[in-house]
Amino acid sequence: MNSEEHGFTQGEQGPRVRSVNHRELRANADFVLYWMIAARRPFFNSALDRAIAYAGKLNLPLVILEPLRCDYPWASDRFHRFVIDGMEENRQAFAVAPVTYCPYVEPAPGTGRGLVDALAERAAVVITDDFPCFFLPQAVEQMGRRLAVALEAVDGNGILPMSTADRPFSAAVHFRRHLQQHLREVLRCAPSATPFKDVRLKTLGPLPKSIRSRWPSASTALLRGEQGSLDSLPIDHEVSAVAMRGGWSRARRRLRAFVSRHLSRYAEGHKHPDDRATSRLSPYLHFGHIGAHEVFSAVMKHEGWSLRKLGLKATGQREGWWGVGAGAEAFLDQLVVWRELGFNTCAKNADNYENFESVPNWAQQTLAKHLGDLRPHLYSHAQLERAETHDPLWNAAQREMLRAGWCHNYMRMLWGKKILEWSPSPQQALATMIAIMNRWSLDGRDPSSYSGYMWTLGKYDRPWPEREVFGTVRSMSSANTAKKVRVKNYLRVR
DNA sequence: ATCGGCTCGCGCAA
DNA sequence: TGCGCGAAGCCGAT
Repeated sequence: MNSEEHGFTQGEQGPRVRSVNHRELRANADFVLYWMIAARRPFFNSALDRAIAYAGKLNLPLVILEPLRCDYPWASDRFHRFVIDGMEENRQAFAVAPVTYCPYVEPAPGTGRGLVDALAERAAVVITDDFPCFFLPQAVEQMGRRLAVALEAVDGNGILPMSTADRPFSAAVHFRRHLQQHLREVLRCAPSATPFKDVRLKTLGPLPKSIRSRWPSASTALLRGEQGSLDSLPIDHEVSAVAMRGGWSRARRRLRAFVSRHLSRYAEGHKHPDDRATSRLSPYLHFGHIGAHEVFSAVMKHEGWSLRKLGLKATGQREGWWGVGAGAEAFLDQLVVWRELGFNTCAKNADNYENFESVPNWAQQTLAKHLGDLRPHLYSHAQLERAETHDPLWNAAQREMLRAGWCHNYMRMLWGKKILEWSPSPQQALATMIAIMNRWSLDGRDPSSYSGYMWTLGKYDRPWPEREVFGTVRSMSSANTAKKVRVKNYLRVR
């Protein structure tokens, strides 16, 4: 899976790199530091490439710190287990690379404080990941102000670097056209599939004892996922670990299975929850256990694609532009267009991407007009969270989220539309969606999840005939959904 | 089973 | 300035 095979050339990272604090590199430093906070993977990682390039140029060792706080919103056994699974697989990958890898799991709130600062004091430069959502933008800005050394954030999120667009997009078709105009050039700033190939770096060995004793690496028990190893952490134990396990090699296995078994029939199959034909890669993409370029590369290899197959006219057309089979066309629209539209939205609306005010005016107005409509079903946050409604199909989607930590894409739309219908106000519906999906779904707290919440409230969409409660916002019904898509087995899952 | 109409605003062609 | 068209819908007519 070599990215060059598909027309990528490497090393042109400019559009992905952002100086956070405009400070200088430190002379007489001991190493280069990669503060890995979003792209938690050892391959196809633009920030890692940047850090390796610095270490080579400065003739210094590379230290990779992968931390996990215990006090971020919705921290739970579920997310900890998944992230720590990833740490163990990263440990194995980095054990055979010329780097010092430090997985750190914070044992109590605040105990991790000062670790990045202490390492940065010895670093020539600090590289980190540029993720436009959740608490990460603020954490990176704060760190930039605090550090005396240069901090660079690298955007390894998608095929299209966020800096390529200077504005938000109100509809997928506009973003799709923009992507079609820029795809050829952005494929030149792709990350390496084999970042350590032909790279010789100085090595450091273990960190100084002063640092190791105050911030010891994650224990073997934690990394191996031993029973009870999360019990002492002050996180939400009610949200338990799930069958889906984290890490780059599990992500890669899932990718291979999806491409070989489901990709060719994805265009039709992805609609039907019973078919289980979707990739289920979103948790891995969210935590950075797999990169968009690796997924793209595997899909295109399967399709025998090359740059020559791309359409010539960037019209925003949904099908046929990539020049691959219908299944791959439909999947790429998800992976690249819809996923990266979400990153664009968060990046260009940093202040309000999680607020009701970011849905278009026509939708805000029509929902306001229907605030007084009779709502035959009103459920509390707790009833919804426990899947206790009168609607078996909706309950099934919510149960899937509780049990599997994930939910079928098509069902998420119905899930959100019904929460809008069953809530006293759209603002409260949004708050409920955020609270439930961010808490239970492994891929919550991601630009794509926020795009989904906002879509149910009318964002990226157009008006439809006026109805109770929804106004002219598009509605969905469980009865129609059950008629259109196969849900027989889905309903049986308890 | 299939089809048209519903409704707003954006971006492009003219 | 006008025109075409849009994440996955719903409803009623044929």
